[in-house]
Amino acid sequence: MARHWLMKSEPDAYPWQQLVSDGKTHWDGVRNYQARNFMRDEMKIGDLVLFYHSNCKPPHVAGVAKVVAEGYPDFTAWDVDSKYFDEKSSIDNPRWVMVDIAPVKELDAVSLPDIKDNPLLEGMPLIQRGQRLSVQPVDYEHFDVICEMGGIDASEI
DNA sequence: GCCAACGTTGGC
DNA sequence: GCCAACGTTGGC
Repeated sequence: MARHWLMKSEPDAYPWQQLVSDGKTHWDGVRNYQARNFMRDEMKIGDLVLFYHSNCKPPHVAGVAKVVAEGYPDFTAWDVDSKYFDEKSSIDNPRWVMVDIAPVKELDAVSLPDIKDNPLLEGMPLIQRGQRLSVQPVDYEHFDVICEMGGIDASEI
């Protein structure tokens, strides 16, 4: 069985509905090594992803997506006009990585307070103090619980 | 807007 | 290799 993940996006930057209308997107702009390593080394085609909206009220999981292309160089790092430009990343030696994801199923918003209140989700990295990783693994059990809270049965995905 | 937590940078 | 300064994340 594939691994499961959670990826954060600010609704102002790239909301779930944008992913739905785009059909798929490249997950650019990750500039954290730990998050990059997950994308580069561990995310596989077909892995399911909880699409999380951060920096909004309330923060929430908005839907389930899946990986449709495995790690490849984040070309925005080479674009001097991009806010993600990084002069230390070269075409010969790319520093940053992205994956492509596509929407699978929308959820009824599962809010951060509800996630924190659910004892079944105890220990989830998302709710650990100081957790800031924008790409993080999710246990199967936690994934299933989030789906159920969002009104869908994970086994039907 | 505040600020705690964390990551990165760069001088030494 | 240490650590102070600084920048970013992201909940509140």
